[in-house]
Amino acid sequence: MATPDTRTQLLDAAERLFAERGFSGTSVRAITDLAGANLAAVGYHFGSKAELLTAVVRRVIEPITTEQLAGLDRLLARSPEPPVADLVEAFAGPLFDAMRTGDEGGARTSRLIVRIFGDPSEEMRSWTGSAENTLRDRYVAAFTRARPDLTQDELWFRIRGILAVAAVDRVDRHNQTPAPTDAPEPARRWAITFLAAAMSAPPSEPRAN
Amino acid sequence: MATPDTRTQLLDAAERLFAERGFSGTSVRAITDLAGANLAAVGYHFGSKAELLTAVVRRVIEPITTEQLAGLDRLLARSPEPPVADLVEAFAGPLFDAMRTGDEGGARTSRLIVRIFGDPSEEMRSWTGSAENTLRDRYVAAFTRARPDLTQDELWFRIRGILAVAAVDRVDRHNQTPAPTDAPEPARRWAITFLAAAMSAPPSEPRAN
DNA sequence: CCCTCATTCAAACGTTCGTTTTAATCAAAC
DNA sequence: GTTTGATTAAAACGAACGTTTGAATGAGGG
Repeated sequence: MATPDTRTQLLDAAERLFAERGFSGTSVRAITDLAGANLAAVGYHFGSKAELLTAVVRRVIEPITTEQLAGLDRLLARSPEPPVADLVEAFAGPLFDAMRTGDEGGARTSRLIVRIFGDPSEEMRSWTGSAENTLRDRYVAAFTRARPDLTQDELWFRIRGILAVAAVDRVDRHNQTPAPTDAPEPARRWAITFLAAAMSAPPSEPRAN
Repeated sequence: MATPDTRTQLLDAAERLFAERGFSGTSVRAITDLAGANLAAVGYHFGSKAELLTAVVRRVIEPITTEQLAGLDRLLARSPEPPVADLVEAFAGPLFDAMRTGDEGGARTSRLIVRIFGDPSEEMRSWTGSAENTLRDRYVAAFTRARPDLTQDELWFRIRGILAVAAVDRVDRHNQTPAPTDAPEPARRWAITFLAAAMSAPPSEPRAN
């Protein structure tokens, strides 16, 4: 195998360490050590530690967003009003697919996503591009058409619930379940079932004027 | 109002900053500044920054755990096999009640809980006591009786889903919904509806031998 | 009044942090 | 063979970090 360039190895090492220890819990020296690179390499290739974080997050998020949009396009090409279960699968599925690619069965990617979406700090929010906004708007519109009986606020709550369940997925793994090897990815199916039922629940709002 | 003692003010300041910036993102100096205390006060009252974190987490988690156990006791006193919706409410309700007490409508407590449950680092896991284990075991047992058709793994996944939805609750607030003042706490009702439906979903496992 | 003891204070400890600088390296272009 | 331009290497920068120290403080009991 050809040795990957320093830039890529820095991204890999940073992605791993940011997921495990967080942004401020990871030193540039720990990253360059794990990457087998010189300390100054981060400054040279990315400018600063914060810009390295942006590059890492972008590399993780972008393929997920792309797949979420493609899935929605596929659904809308078939029907103007896709059922909620299909919308759930198109939205949550790519999150699980992305998590499966990681080394420890995606636990690391999952943890990184939790940090990305849960951290209010400016550094963690600098990556958001227009693609994420249009993604969000389009799914909200699709879900609104599928569930016109729900208040906008309650619909919002449920969509955030999808993201919560998808992201937390494997984070709590450190207590049980010894064998994730034989089963390919049951969590994805469990999540779709769980979330489709949740999204199909009748409104809990007393009225929705 | 009487000035609270230094120890309490340190706990308050640390709780707030840990929630906003994380453990390693918060300096002892930032805590003591916000608390209006001297730098050495942390070492004097708690021994170290890590032990201060443990005290903060315990103060947040303990009343929640207590209320969750009390709610389960109330249910079991009425019926040996409570329905899933009641179990969901007894488990998730106290999480929302705890979140409502905070200054910004519980967003801070919510964020802290996300960090507590999502962080794999040793420091963040040092607090877990026996109460949390018995809590978990008892709810798993109750849910197992309520849903004997589910695999133990899928049931586990769903219970973690409850925690995910309850914790993430208000984390994503930074984009929309200007008015959380007039509505007291609709999120709690939304979450119960959402999660009760999710927990009542038929099994997605092909078989459950 | 003085002693006691818990608490607070200013100051300094050595370490680690992110970043910058300057020189060394090296393949490709001429 | 030399020059060029991009990359890597070693070293140092000041700042901020968690922690420790030893003296000041001040209320309560003798």
